[in-house]
Amino acid sequence: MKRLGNDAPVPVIEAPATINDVALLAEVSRATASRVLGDYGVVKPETRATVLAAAAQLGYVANVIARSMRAGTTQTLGLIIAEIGLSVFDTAMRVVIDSARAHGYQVLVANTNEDLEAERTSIRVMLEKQVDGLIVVPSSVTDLEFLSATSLRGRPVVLLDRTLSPLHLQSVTGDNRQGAMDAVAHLLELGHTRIGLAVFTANIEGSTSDRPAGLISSIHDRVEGYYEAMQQAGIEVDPRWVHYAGDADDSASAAVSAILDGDQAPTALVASNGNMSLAVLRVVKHRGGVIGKDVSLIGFDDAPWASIITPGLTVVNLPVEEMAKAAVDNLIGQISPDLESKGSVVLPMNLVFRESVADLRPTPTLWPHQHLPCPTHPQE
Amino acid sequence: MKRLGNDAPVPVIEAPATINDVALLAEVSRATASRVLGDYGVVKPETRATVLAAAAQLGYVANVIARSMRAGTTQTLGLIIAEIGLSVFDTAMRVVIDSARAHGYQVLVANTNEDLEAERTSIRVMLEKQVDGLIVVPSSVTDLEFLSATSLRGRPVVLLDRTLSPLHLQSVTGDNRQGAMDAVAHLLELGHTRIGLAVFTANIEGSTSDRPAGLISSIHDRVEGYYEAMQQAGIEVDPRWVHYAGDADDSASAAVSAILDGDQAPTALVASNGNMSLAVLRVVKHRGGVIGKDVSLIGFDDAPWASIITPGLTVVNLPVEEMAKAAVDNLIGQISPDLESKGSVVLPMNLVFRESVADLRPTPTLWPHQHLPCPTHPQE
DNA sequence: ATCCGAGTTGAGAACGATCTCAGAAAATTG
DNA sequence: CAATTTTCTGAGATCGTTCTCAACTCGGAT
Repeated sequence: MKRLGNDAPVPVIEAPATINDVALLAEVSRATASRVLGDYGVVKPETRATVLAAAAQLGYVANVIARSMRAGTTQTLGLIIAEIGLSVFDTAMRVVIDSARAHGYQVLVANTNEDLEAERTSIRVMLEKQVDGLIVVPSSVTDLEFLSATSLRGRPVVLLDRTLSPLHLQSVTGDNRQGAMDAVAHLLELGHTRIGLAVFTANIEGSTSDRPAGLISSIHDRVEGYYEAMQQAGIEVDPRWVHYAGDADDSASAAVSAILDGDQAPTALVASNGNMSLAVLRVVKHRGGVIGKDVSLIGFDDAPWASIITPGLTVVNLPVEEMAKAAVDNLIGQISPDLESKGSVVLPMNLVFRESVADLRPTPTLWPHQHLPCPTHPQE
Repeated sequence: MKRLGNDAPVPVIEAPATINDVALLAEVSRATASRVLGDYGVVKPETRATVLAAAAQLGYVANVIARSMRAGTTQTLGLIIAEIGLSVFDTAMRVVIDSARAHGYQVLVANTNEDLEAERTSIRVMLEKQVDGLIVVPSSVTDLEFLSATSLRGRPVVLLDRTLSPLHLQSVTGDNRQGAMDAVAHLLELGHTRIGLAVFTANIEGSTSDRPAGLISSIHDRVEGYYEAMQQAGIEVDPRWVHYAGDADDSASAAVSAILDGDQAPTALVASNGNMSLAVLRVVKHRGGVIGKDVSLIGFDDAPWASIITPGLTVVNLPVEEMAKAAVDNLIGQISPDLESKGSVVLPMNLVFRESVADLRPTPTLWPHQHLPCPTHPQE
């Protein structure tokens, strides 16, 4: 059966103009048009004007895909986020996108929902799409081969917020261990000795006091910091003070309840991250207790809501914006080696003092004036 | 000066394998290798095996850029967000990314920070990068020519959360007008008559009671809904009850203060969006008042913090996830016309009742038991 | 032996830009 | 006016795929 060539209705939308169309209209060669449009080489001013006019008339938009193929660079970065919706990662995303843009790069974003398989395929797709570099918030501790294969393909990678220990990839993280130690130290100074730790970690089902394998590095370091600070203070940690919870919604609550239920229950809690802070707030509210009085709480990550709730939540603040910016700088540094990359970075964290920690010290002069700045860590 | 060809150290990282390398190693033609790798046409099983082995040995990763150039499609969508960090848009982003992925598309994200120029260049860059379609949260009401030019280039666009009136582009929005009317109706039913409106809008400097030009459509519709509901109730709006504030941090607070200061100050406020809700909470807290008692408040957008603060914030809930999903479906529908697109969508909003609204009705039987479900709008 | 169709494969032209190299035109010099 | 330099421009290869054709190799049927 023969296809008739000219009875089909002519599509109204003509194909977008290529540089060839521009050249044709301007009556010059493709090369000259390219010189004008790409702004390199030398062209006679009048020719340039003709070409520009033609381009404008046709509404020419460069096909960067074609340019990328020739140039071997796409001016695109890949950003692989473990969980969009967590305030930390949302701001990280914003900063990455904005500062990539400042460097002339666009950002391809993928969300893995802490799922290893999704992470794998996302990385693969991004490599196929020829991103110039990759910023990854790795969802797991076990994705080693894949990311190393990646790195071997010559495409630079920067790990954000979490590292993968046996791999020597570039990474930008916060000093989680120190942050946790500071939190515990602050609680100790205010007279708390029974200090609990509620840990939120993806991929386990219920609530347990057994430390699960494969904690992501940030959480892992916080747990380590907690134990180290307690040990330095000479306090033996009652196993019932530490609980781990996973994805399921009530498992976090169960963990908090489990910590709070014992006869020698902690007077203060450290929550491993924003999700867990919320769980503590919910449980304590539900039990009729008052944060900052009956139970003290220090969380991680200064989410927007931390300052507006009553009482304000004392938190270990992650320098998210600095981290994201450092990650982009590091990556761009690896891509264009004129500015040499500064290598992996560990940024300090700082406590933000609010009203969620009670002062249990025997001198009652300051207590219960909890709205005064913390005497041991005066705010600037 | 002549460049010596072979005294430079051989780079350790060999160029990534192309399909040509695979073909060479497998001793077949490029075409056959492509047939195997692209999984089309017919190839003898043994040949297929040889090619696959060669590809595996070389660690071949397809160059999708090259494929895109030939195919004319990039399997990439552009997402242009007015303000990353606003909880609405963060969730929208997550849903867009996830459901695009489910359709086999990646997402290129740009952030405009409500800046028109940034929006323009982002759109241009994305078109240059040959995205197959664009989802835009337009930052302004005046970007008409550009987006229409876009649409004329044959690339489909869907507006998200906000429309641009004179343009007949596809859009997915919430029914902001109805949402505002519901909020006012709820306040009226609980006995409030002096109801204020605090509006947050980008790009104006101070606080004013004059309605600024060029409100984005969502805010515009909320304002309209407020006035309409008040008029239907036969209440004349005191101009002092309505204030507009812009970017500057204290301008929002100033607006709230201005509304609350008069002798006939409102007993209840409607806040135009999440940012303004926060401002109201701050100001009222600072004045020593109590939300839900001294001042009632209904906000827009059920942000994560709305439910954890005390009292819980009654809000008009935007169906963000549905909106984002609808936007992607619409866009994909426009791209591949086998499933015809359903056209623009306006999704209903619903009130979420919490404790931030006082019951002022003369029958004191239910009041002040504010934790009971609202009698006029019982929750399911 | 010749022919045929089915099963496989390869040569080569796209896609849209960039860039090298050499040749044409213009300007400068002897 | 010829020779030479300086501008300026165009032909064509190239990037890594996909895909259309044509061609080639079989076995089996005539």
